[in-house]
Amino acid sequence: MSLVNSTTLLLVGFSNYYDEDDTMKIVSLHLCSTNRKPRNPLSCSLENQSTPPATAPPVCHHCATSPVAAAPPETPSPLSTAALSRFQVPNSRQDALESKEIFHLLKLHQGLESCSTIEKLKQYHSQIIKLGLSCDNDAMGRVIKFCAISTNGDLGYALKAFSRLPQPDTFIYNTVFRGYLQLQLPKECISLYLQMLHASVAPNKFTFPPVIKACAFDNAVELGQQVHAQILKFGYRSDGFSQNSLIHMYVSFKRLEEARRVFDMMPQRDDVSWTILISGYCQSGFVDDACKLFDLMPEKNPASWNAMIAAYVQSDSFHEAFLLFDKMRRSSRFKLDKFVAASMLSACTRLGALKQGEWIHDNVKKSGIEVDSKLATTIIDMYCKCGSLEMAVKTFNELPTKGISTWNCMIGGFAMHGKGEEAVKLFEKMENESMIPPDYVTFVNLLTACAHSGLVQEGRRYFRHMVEVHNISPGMEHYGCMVDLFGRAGLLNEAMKLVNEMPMDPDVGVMGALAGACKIHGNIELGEKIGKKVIELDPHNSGRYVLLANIYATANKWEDVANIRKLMNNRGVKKSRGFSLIETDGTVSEFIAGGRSHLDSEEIYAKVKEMLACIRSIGYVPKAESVVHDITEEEEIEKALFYHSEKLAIAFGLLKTKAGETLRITKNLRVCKDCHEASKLISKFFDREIIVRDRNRFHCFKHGVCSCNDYW
DNA sequence: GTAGGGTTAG
Repeated sequence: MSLVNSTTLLLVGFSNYYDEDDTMKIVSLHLCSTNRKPRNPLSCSLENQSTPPATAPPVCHHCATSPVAAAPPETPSPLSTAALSRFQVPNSRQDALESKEIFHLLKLHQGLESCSTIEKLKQYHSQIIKLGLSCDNDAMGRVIKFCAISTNGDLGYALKAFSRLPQPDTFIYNTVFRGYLQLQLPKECISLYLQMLHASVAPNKFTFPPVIKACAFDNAVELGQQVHAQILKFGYRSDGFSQNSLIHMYVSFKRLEEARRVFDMMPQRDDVSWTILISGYCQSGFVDDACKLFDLMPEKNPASWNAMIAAYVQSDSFHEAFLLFDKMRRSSRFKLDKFVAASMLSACTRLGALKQGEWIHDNVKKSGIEVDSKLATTIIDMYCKCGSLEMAVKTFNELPTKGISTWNCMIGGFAMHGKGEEAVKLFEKMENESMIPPDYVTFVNLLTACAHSGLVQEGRRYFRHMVEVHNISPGMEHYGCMVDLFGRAGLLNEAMKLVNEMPMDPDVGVMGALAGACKIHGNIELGEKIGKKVIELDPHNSGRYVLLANIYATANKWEDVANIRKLMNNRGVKKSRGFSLIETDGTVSEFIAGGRSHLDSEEIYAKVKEMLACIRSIGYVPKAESVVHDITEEEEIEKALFYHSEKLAIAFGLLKTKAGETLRITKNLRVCKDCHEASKLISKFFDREIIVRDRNRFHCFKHGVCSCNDYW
C-alpha cells in the first residue's frame, strides 16, 4: 500500500482539462493428402517447401455428408481465380463467354468480401461449387476466411471446406490458425502448424504471430523456442509483428531476459514492442524496471500509458497512478481512451473515490468513447463499490446490451449493499428476460446477497435451482456462501452438516465462514476448534489469528487472547494495519489507528473526544470485546477504541464537510462492533448519513440505524 | 498478423 502515514492524497486538479443452420462443431483436422513420409515437421527445410505433391485427396469421412461434399467432381477449371488476369480483354467468342463467367466470379468475390451471414456465405459457396472452383485456393480462401474469422462465422464449416482442399496455401493455413485462436484452441492451432510444415507449405510473415500466440497461450515453452528458431531460419528476424509476438510469448512464459533479448536485437522497435515489454515487467512485479523503460520510450501511446497506469493500480500505488494519469493528459495529445478509463475507474473503485470515478465517467461520455460491456461493468462496479448504488442502477438500466459480467456485477452490487430482495428480483429478470443464462459467478453473487440479507429460504432454493435448472455444480465459493448464510442466521448445525457433506475438502474460506458464525453467535467451544483449524490452514494470514482472538475476547478469555498474540509473534505474523480512507472535496485522506502524522491531527483528536462525549450522552458504551489485546484498565480500553482509524476518519469528515453532507469512508478491514455502534449514534447525534465500505460490504448509517440491520 | 480494461464466497 503506497498511501502511508495518514498522508493526504491530492487527486484534484484534473476536472477542468477536457473537455448458424449447422450446429457449431469443431471437427478434428486431418490431412487429405496422406501419402507423405512422416518426419519431424520442425526440421522442415526451405529447399523442399515449394513443391507440394499433386495427389488427389482421398474423400474424408467428415465431408462425405457435409454441404461441402455436394461439390461436383474436382476437375481443373479454366476459371481458376488466380488466372483472372488472362481474361481481362475478351477477343473471341470463347473468351467472351468466359469473361461473362469471370464477371460473375468477380461479383462473387465482391459478395464474399461483404458477406455478413453464414447463410449468405453458403449461397456464395454453392455458386463457387457450380463454377467448379471448390478446390480453388483463391475462391475457397475467401470462404474459409469468412467462416474462420468473422464474428458471424463457423469454424466447423471452415474446417470442412479446408479438409476438401488438395493443396491449401499459406494464406488459408494462416486464416485457420487465427480461427482456432479466436476460439481459444491453441493446441489445434499448433497441430495445424505442424501439419502445414509436413505438407511442405512455406510459412510467411503472417504465419508466425498466431502460431507464437498459440504457444504462449498453451504455455508450450519448448515449441515456442523452436518456432522462434524457425522465424530466424525463414528470414523473418526483421518482421516487427513476429518479433513483437515473440516478446509477448517470452513475457507470458515469465522469461523476461529472453523477452528483453528479442527486444534488444530488433532492428526496429515500434510502440507495441515497448508496450509489451513494459507490461511484461509490470506483470512480473518489476514496476521500477517498467518505469525506467517507460521513461526511455520515445513516443508513448495510450496503450503504453495505460500499461504503466494499470501496473500502479494493480500494485495498490494509487497515488502514482493518478499522478501518471495527470501527466499523460498534460504531456500528450492523446485523449482518454476506454482502456485508460477502465484502469482509472478501477483505481477509483479500490480507493472508494466516488467523485473521481464520476469525473472519469463524465469524460467517457464527453469523449464519445464506446461503452462496451467491459467498460460498462467497470463503471457499474465503481458506482457499487464507491457507495452509489443509485448511479450503478441508473447506468445498468441505460445500457442497451448487457453482458454476463454486467448482470453479475449488478447482482453483486445489491449483495454488498445488503439489498437481498433487489438482487433476487434482478436475478429473476435476468433469467426471464435477458437470454443470458446465469453462470457460476451469478450464483456466487446471488447466494452472497441471500447470506447478507438473511434470506435463508431463498438461499436454499437457489442453491438447488443452480443444479436442477442450470446444471451448474456447486463449487467451493457456493459452499462458502451457504455456510455463511446458515452461520449468520444462527443455523450452525446446518452449516456444519453442509461442511461435512461437501464433495471436496472445505478450504480456509469455508472454515473461516464457520468460525465467523461461531463468533457472531458466541459459540466459544466450536469457535475455538474451528478457529484453530483456520489458523493452521492459513498460518501467514494475521486475520485468522485476530478472528480467534476476537472469539476469546467475546468470552473475556484474555489469557487466551494473549497466547494468540504470542503465537503470532513467534511465527513472525504481523497484524495487517487497518486504515480508513475518506474523500473530502476531491481529496482522499488516509487514517491509521492512533496515527498522528496528519497535519490537522490535533484538531482531529479533539474532534474525536467531542464526538464521543456527544454520543455518550445518548447512550454510547465502549465495547471492550473489540479490543483484542489483554487490556483490563478501562481507560486503556477506551484509548485503544477511540482512535480506531474509522473514528478518526469520521471526525475528520465532520470537520471538513458542511452540515448534512454524507460521509463516505472506505476501510481495508471489517468494521468492529464498537465502531459500528458508535457510527450509528454519530449518524443520529450529528444528523449525518455515514456510508462505510468495509472489506465485505457497505454499512449505511442514518438516524441511528445501519442498513445492515446489525446483520454483518 | 503483434500490446492495454470488467464481475467471484470468508
